[in-house]
Amino acid sequence: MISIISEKNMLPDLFQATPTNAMRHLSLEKGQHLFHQDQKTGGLFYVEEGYIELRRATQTGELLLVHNAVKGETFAEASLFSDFYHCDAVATGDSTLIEIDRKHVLEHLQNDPNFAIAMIKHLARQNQVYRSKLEIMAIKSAPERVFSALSDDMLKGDVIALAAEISLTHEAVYRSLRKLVKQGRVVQTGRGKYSIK
Amino acid sequence: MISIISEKNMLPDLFQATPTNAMRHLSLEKGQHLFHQDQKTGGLFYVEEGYIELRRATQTGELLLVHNAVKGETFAEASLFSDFYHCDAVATGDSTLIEIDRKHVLEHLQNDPNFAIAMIKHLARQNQVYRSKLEIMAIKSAPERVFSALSDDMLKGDVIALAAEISLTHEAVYRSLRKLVKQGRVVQTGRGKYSIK
DNA sequence: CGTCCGCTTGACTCAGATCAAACTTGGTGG
DNA sequence: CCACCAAGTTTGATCTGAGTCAAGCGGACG
Repeated sequence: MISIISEKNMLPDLFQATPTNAMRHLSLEKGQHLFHQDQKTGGLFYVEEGYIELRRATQTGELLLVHNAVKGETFAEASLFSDFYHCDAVATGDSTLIEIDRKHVLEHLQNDPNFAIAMIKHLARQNQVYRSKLEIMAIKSAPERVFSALSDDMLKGDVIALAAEISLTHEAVYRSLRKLVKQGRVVQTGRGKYSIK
Repeated sequence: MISIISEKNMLPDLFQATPTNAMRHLSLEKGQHLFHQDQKTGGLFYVEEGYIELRRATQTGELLLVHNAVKGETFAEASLFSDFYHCDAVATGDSTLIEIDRKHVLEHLQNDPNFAIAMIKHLARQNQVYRSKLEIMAIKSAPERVFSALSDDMLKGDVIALAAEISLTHEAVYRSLRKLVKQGRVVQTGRGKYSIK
């Protein structure tokens, strides 16, 4: 794989201007907890590298996966409005994060409308993406699901990564792609590379 | 089913104080368009009643379902930051909506930090819900998916409605429920009523 | 040059969709 | 008040398509 541009710090625009004293770099090894349910909230997080699973305990104590945050994502935004985390956060791989201080963010939101608006924009876009993904996940037929995912430009990396994202096996995805190509709705532009018509 | 409290206007808190001249009531019959892709943006919407499908045209002209907004939801928040809608919106059933004026919202966001913060809270919660639903949709086993949905308190109405929401047939959901009851992880509290342990 | 990993395809299995039907409940109208 | 109807709830039988297991291929990289 060719490393494209300087990966750098891809913290979303809206946090670029955050003063250093309101941010904290964190490294977690696989298995380490970032925070626990009912622990006092400290901030929201940006995933530089790795995977953080958010899990909530049900009444009966079973653990329920609430979210799996991956590289490039922010999470725990809702914790801004809560004094305690409502789920556990655990690194499922070695991870590096940036924590952005809760109090700082809340004050900044109060004092700088443009920051607030940037955050709204950020969240509204996230929302769109999630809604879109949900509709894709609601499609039962593997080929149609794959087609929709392609139309949504979700094949950026491996086919295997795509398969994981749309919750199909990679075999099912390959077969779907072959079928779509045969139908003429998709063209193969290279080994493991496909695009819509 | 007992009609609980006065249903009234359940517009989310954050829009309760919106002046009347910045809101507009709309009625759409099944099949009518609310807006078209590339049309100038007018505002965001709240669904009082009915269903609004958001559809985006792919390069090849196929229509892609982007979202299906239902009673009680707001949608097109992202259109605040865009001069043109990026998808079509069509009523798939007789619907009534409230449109909230875009310019008004943008100004209000600039002038009232608490309004902006309320909106961030609203969107952050939405986000949580979507992330949660995505994880539920990623579960392949029907019984486990149903169990997670129950744990997430998604069985508020019919079993049929739940089935639609988690993208299973109602038969599969009934069978899953039976299995979960037999396993002792779920108890049946009435006809079509179930709860966790 | 060999190993690793992603890609690709085949054979088989099984879980969930589909089709079908009985039953329960609530509401409606004669 | 009762017959009837509509909609949700259950359960059974069958079918199909995605999962699973297995194996060969091709490129990248040391």
